[in-house]
Amino acid sequence: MNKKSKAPTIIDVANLAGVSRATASRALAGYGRISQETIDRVQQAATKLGYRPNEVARAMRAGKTKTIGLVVISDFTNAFFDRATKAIIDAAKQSGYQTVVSHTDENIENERQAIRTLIEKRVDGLILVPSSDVDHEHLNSENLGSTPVVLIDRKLPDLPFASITTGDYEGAIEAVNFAFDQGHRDMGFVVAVPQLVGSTTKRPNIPISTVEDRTHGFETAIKKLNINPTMVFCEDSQEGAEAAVEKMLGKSTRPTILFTSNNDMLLAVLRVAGKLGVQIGSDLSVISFDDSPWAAAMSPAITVISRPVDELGRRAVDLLMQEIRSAPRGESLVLSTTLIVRESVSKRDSL
Amino acid sequence: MNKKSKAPTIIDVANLAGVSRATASRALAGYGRISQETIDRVQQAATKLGYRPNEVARAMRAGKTKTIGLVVISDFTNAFFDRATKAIIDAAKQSGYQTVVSHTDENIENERQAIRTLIEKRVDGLILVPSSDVDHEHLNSENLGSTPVVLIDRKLPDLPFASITTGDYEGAIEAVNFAFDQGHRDMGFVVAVPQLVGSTTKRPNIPISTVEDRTHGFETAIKKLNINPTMVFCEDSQEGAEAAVEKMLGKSTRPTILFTSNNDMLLAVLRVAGKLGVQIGSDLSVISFDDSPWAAAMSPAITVISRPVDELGRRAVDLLMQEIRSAPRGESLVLSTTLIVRESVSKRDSL
DNA sequence: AGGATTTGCGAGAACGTTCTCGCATTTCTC
DNA sequence: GAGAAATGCGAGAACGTTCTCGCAAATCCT
Repeated sequence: MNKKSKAPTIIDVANLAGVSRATASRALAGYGRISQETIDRVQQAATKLGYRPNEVARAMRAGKTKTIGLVVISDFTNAFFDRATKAIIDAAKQSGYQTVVSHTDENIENERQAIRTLIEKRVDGLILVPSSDVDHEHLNSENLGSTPVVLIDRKLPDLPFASITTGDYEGAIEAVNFAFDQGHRDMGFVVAVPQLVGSTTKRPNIPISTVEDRTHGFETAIKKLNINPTMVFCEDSQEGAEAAVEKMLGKSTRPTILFTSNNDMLLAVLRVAGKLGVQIGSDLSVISFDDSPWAAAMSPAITVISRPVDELGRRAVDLLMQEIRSAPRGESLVLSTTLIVRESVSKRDSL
Repeated sequence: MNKKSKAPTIIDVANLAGVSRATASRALAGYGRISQETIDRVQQAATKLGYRPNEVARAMRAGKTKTIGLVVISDFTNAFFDRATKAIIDAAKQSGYQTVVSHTDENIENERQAIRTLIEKRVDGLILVPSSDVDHEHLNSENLGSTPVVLIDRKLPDLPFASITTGDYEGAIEAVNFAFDQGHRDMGFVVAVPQLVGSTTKRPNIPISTVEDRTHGFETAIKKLNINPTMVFCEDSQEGAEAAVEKMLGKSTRPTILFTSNNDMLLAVLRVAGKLGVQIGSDLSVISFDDSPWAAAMSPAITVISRPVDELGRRAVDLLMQEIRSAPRGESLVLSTTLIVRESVSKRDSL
């Protein structure tokens, strides 16, 4: 039949059906004034030719691509963004939108580049995990045009974008109080700080609101309980984390419980503990931010501060759809975390 | 300045620079005969207006969208497809392509729908994890037109598409032989079979080549060693897997080592073992398909049959680019697995 | 039955590019 | 310095849709 012939256009369909372009278009899209008879004829012609509407042409004509862009960091171990990505893609599809995904690897130049490309592709909206709280001159109307933007996971208070975040400040406080109630008085916090090299015990500036919130919540709760914490801020890598944790656990007076700012840090703690023969649970309690299937399956199962990732994704799409349809409102949403108590926190007699 | 004005087009740039559309286009794209002077003038006008080329129009004119579609199943616990997704998106970006992602949730109707939409969006190529080995009448030229397709992770021998898979058959054999060398004689295999409900010990038809390969490899190695395996085929869900595993481990004569067909099954085994007080390593050895960061961090660390996921993603894009550029060749690639020995397999004295 | 209304459809423009021509004008060649 | 060649640029078409208009034919109303 057809060897290398181009895909059939609506003109081919119209010709076969013996009508004009306009009529064929009406017949297929089902609008305007048209007789049932012609509709049937056109549809038959369309299926006969295997006609597929050209969405590019449609987008061009309509000025809408029915596509959104997702610019996200992607970390190895933490399923958080992967799951958010899935939730967003699926929710967008529900709303009739496709999703183009870009990864920044937490690099601001990649972020700039990704946004630029997506704007040129004329996505109808953008969901963005900003790489940095401070460096965001590229998020201006000059670069974005009038493309609606929804920020997730991290907030940029100076900018008028809609955003969805989680209540990590409160989540950290709840976790610390729980540990206190279980009798723990020596608490440690392992914090991964992007852009940091090596590790330090001195409180640095944290350029990511999520991590800052967690840290600040921890500090606040600790202060209120009037106990002395052990904190370490380390670079966001496997080696950096392990080195920092090893130093911490090697000391004679080590904390009885360790909080970790994300799953990478949790895994670092687990690896080091395994190496040092420290039993999680009995020897050292652990609470981590972000849940994951494996945290629940381990023995002992890890107690976590869980964040509603699926809901976050869905709500992000909802918000973006709102902004696409009507004027931007820059709404800001905070979803609560949940402390999921499992087995990794032992009860201690407080003396 | 501009309140709700549309994004500037090349005509605006041309007007501001005092040249024609064609000249402006030449100046910006840098082709054809044009003087340096006008190039400068046009570029200045472009930056002044904040001009961003409209890729939709460009795609329409060129007949190429510089976009590929990725249709992938997405499982909760298994990072495999998430990592493959990332590898593909990043590799595609390297080649100047953006990626639209769709999830099928292993549902054939979703797959059909996703492909249809992507074809209508006129993606230049498609990377696909087929939901089923048998049900693929929708993968014909009628539906695909001349869009190149690369299959990953699963092969469809009847179809002329390029494909990349991993040598899971050989991987399974290697793992079984390793277990035998460590002294294990009672081996079990927990296989997740899509579309199955409940569980069975009778060998079913497996509609996914990857899982079939793993199973077949296991069977072959076992047969050659002349030992009796314990196999259970169960539905691909948390509950189904746990029920099946619990029945298996509850028996008086339980295997000394368990192979699991994916990470979901591994987690099921871990959960049930934790519940039953069975110590992984000492009481029960374990080997799973697919590596993950947490498998390495556990105590004991899990021995796995690792698959080169990043390479798989990169090669898939390479292959697709080839097919996009020249005529389809339907090349078929198999990447080898690696047995990563960690601590979850104990040595046993074979009597 | 004759005007008013409705119905069905086609002509043409528009979306923003790029590319092919062809026409001036400049530069080269001897 | 005259013809040849090269250079710079603009006019217009094309990509595949959708939508607005307007026209003819069919139907309605009294």
